[in-house]
Amino acid sequence: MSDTPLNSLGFAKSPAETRVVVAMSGGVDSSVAAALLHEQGYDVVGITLQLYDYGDAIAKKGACCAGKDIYDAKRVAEERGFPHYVLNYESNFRQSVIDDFVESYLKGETPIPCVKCNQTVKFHDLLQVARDLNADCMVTGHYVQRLVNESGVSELRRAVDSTKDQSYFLFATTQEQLDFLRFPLGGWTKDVTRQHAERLGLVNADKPDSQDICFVPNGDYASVVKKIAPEAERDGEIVHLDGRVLGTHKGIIHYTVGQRKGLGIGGGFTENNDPLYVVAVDAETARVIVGPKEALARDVVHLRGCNWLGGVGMETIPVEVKLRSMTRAVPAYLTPSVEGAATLRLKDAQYGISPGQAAVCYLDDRVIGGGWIISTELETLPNPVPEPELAPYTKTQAA
RNA sequence: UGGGGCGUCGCCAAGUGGUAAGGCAGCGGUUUUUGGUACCGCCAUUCGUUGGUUCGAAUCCAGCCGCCCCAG
Repeated sequence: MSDTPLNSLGFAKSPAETRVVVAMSGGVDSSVAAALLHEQGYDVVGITLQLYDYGDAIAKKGACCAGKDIYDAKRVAEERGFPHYVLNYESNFRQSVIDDFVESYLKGETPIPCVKCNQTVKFHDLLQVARDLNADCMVTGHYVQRLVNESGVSELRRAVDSTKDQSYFLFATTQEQLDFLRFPLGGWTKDVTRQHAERLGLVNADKPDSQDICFVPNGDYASVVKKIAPEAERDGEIVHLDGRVLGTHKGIIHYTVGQRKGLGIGGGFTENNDPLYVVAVDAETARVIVGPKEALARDVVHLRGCNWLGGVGMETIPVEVKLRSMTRAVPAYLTPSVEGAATLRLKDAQYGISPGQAAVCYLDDRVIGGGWIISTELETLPNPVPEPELAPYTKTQAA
């Protein structure tokens, strides 16, 4: 071990000798990360990626990387006095994120472009740029923690602020990428970040948090899909699980498993006029299958494209799993398989698990990886027949 | 065109003399770096229509219109 104490980013040298590439989206979070490290004396280089044509999205508020955001990032760097570059990654983004997004919807799935973007453009392409610039590490404004354990292995952990935790979106991060990454905001709550932004006088200190898909204007993702794949207009039947055709829809890309709104089906189709939910989307026949909420219950989830961090082997282990970004993790048994596949058996059935989404596994606060949901099943009966009333001691000891 | 039944918000539906429940759908909002979920709010001065009875009618009566069922 070196005599030189580690600096705040974990390097045994002074901040001034530590080059840090900060991925700046133009939002408050990454801006604070960059400005703060620069304030601490690090050799900060800010980089913002131009990811798509801003023609359509230019007026969009609160977006992740719109034209205004590039400008904001540049302003922050100029005012704080560190270098900043804008790189055109439109074609990478188009290939790695948008095309995949469209393809996924055409297959009847529900994609998560943010994960793909982290997985490919940000933590692959941009990270390589950082290495080429001889950076010691790359920093992002994600609310997630990276800790180095006793064995010297970097672990990905949930953010301290559970309401801002973004670890779900980073499950595909590889160990190698994680070794090179730093997330200075992971230990903070959002208001701490805002306070720093105020103190540092950042132009975007009051900017609203980003939401929605960055390359989709006005939340209308369907028109983006249709623009690229006109065949997505194909309409089809809305069919109840019991076989009745209840209506027609204007394209399967508008629906995701678990969805209730947007079916436009009125009352009179069910016993108590209970709402109907999308139970399945069949891309082949362009059918949307609907049923009551109970029909959404699933307790087995099949994954592929898994990425494991932290020594997940082939044996079944108990984990907690997030099947959606904003829901709490639920207990499950994880059984990894060959070729990046895995199966999750949930302790309690969950509702509205959609193919195309991610299942992210945790051991306490540590992200041990996850995979893409390809299918689900219900093994346990949703309403098990209650056991007959027996006297407490009638059960004999099994031999 | 003999008998019977029905017609209340886009849909389902309560209300049978006292001044229009509820659900579904829809819309708006909250939440949210995916989609969705959930939660909150809004959503019939009017009950097929015309006239009558009544202090008062969606509720009673009559005509008309429409739909359904049985018979033919």
